[in-house]
Amino acid sequence: MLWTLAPRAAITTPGQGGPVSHLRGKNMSGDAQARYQPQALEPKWQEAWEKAGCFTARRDPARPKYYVLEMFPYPSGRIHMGHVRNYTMGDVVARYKKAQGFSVLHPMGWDAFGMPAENAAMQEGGHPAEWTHNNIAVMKGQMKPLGLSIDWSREFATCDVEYYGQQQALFLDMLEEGLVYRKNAVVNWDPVDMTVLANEQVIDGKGWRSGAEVERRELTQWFFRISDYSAELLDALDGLEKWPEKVRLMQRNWIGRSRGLQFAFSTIDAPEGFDRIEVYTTRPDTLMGASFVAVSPDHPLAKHLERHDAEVAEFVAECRRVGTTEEALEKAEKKGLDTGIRVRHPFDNAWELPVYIANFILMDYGTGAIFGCPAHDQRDLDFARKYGLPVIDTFIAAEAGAPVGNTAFVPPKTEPVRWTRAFGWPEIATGEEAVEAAIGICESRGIGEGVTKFRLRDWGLSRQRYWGCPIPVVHCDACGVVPEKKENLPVELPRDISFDKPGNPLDRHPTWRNCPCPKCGAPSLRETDTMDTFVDSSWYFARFTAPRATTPTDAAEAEYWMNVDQYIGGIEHAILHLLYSRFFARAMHKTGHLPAKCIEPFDALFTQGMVTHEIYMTRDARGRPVYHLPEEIEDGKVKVTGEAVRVIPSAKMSKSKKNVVDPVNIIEQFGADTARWFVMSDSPPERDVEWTSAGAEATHKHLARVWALSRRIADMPASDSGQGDEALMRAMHRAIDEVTRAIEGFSFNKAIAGLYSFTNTLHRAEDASHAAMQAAARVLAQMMAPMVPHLAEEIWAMQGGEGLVAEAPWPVADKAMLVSDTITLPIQINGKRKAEIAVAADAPKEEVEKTALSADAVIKALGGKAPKKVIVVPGRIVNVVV
RNA sequence: GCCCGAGUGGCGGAAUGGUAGACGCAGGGGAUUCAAAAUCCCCCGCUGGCAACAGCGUGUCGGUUCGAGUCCGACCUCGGGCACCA
Repeated sequence: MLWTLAPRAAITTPGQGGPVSHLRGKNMSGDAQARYQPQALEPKWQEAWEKAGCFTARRDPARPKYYVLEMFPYPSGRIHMGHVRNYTMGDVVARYKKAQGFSVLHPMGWDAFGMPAENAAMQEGGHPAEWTHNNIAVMKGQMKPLGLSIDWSREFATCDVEYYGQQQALFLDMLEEGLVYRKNAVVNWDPVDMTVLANEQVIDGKGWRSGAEVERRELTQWFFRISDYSAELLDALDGLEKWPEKVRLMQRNWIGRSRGLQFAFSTIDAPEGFDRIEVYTTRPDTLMGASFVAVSPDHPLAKHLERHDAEVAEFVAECRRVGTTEEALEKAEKKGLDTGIRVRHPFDNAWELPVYIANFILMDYGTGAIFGCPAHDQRDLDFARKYGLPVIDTFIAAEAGAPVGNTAFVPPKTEPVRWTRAFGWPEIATGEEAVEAAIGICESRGIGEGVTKFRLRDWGLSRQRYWGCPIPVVHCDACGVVPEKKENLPVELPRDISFDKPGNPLDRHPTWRNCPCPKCGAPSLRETDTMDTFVDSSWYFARFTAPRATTPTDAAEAEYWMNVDQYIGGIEHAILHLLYSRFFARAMHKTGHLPAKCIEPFDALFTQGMVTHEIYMTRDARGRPVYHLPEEIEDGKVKVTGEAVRVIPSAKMSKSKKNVVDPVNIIEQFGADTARWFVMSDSPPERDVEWTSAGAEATHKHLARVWALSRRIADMPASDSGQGDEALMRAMHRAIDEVTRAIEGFSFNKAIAGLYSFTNTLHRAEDASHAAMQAAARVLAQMMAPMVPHLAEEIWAMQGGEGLVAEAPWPVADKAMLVSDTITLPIQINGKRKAEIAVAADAPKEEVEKTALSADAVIKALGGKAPKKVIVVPGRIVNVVV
């Protein structure tokens, strides 16, 4: 009856480590053998792994490779629970794949350029480099105790000159291949600080520091020709089968392929050079419902009129105050200004339409000009009602269609409708059919042509900031824009700068800017723009395969390690980071830096949820909210003042709301394994997980229980009773099957549920022999190892496991142990469960039906009548319809 | 505004179109203890009922189906993204 012995009885057995103090609950000074002490055992095993070199990635032609990567962190200062969750997920995959026999690459680095370092330098003095390096040191120190299976020998930061120098080499190669060019683009300009602002630095149309009204201003900027790859990036999404469908859909919509008609209206009373206005429309079928033409405030016509007409100048200036984000434009009140210019309808010379400048027309999309058909576009309808323009129906609902009132009639393009103003297709046709017909008819009449356009714009990479990778070009009076010579790379950021004035310190650096022209040698000026930090993160995954190479990549290393087999990160990167990386991989292939197989660099993608926490709020004397850290709260009150707090439901952890839990505190209190287990256990990984102190404590208790169970098993006397062995082994194989499948399916919460169940089974195992218990405990250690590697090592060692569990192969379930002879089937009557029957697993349908019909509840429900229908789903259910 | 998700007990969640609530937390009861902590055992969707049991129940409304948390349509709420936050 060993299994019923309380752990206390087992561990107080003479010779087994002596009695535990029962008087002091959390006393850590007791015998090292007697209780679970993560603070002692975690560093011990981390040292053992390090000594054994377990996690150093090695090219091993004899083994398949596996590259697992978590999106690298921005060195903000401290790690948070989101990091813990992200890196634990990657670690589970890495350790599991290693156990499966793969040669694993699991690197870590730092996305180290970016605005916060400059902001810190401005606010607190110091240098962005110093701030960044300090943060990296602190965060690395916080990550190390987590026991992640990372190959730290490959670590780098994107602000290392060894990294960004190679990025400059890539840039030059891309420039040579025609993948980079310059053009004008609008930025947010703060007229007081005389500086360019990021979108997040613009609050309600004003600069975040100066408070000045932000203006849109045009600057000449560098662009990557990502739009050349629109079609390919779109079509290749179909091949990314191991990506979440939602991410592929978001990218598809972002790239936005559309089929439409491009044609020109001829103008009346327009300034010279504007005798035609080119428009693009995806609804040429509604051309007979056109009632106005609208151009963007950034359209050449608007710019021309602006110079000659005060009213236009004022309107355009107003439009430019709206900001640069699409969101701001879409949310702004739709406004237009009649230019007085008229155009002729292409089908009817006598039909004239007014030309407006409208704030909702984007210059970046299509031609920057549209025609409006109010009957079939809500925004056009609102516009038409506002400015008294005609509303002309071109089609109505096929059945009982009525003319448009205040709601535009916009059915799906696949729905058949009744055409009242068709020009060459049947009266009943779908939008799709009508669009294709309209394009064909217009082409044959010489009015424009059918074109495919994309929403995706070229990627502007210029940033007017210091803390980024310098763009390696030189501006020469004689030669123009000249690329720096490769042998002059890296173009290193100067250290002697200051942030005492707003703007980019590189612009006013006394010596750095001056350099000889790489072509003619004449005194010239360096480009002072640096690169968007998305550039840094668009190829770091490739650099990890050869982080010290003197070229951007190493062919042999890239050939072996690429692609990333599993990429893990936040859903917030679903579009930009992932799309830019996909483009960069293609560009790196074109410039000879990656093999062809790498153009889709991430084989599988997993997007994990956030870690959330309740927010605790009180109000100050003036009624302003005051937030409190979780550790300041006890029983719904602020510990110090006793004031009751308002508990706001779970939200993403953020410093300003103070709903943060510092992983360092959790590790100190409970150990890394508790933090790791908890973030993996409670929620499915793609969903948000709420951190609760109760959950963390419960996790710690559970791990201590497992430890004590292992201790008890290790101390069991050998016995020859083995009556319970078969049942235990069956449970063990079921657990192996369940846990393995859960990990394969990224359902770590279910893997942990399986581990709980198996632990309970092991705990209650009756009549099992010592040998079987030990075998089961060893398998438990193996299965726990990806989540709680330190505790797993300890159990493995206790149970006489050979070597390190980190090096042990993954257990394999014996299929024969998974099947049972009889199964229980639920019986439904009219779809509601009413009874259960036990049948042989391989019983034929007829026999199952017979057994089901003889069940008491069924006989009662039938009341002597024959069932209307009996549905037997073998192995699942029986439904009797009465 | 546009694009993409998510909504299941007091809580986190589980469920190839087939027994809704696995596993865990919190809570309740009991054992052990001088007592507490810790540990162990049992109960635990809601309503009615002493009980057997019955009815209801997966954001809302409607539909498909022998059978819907799951599929379809409309809506509500919350979250992510919207090109210079990373």
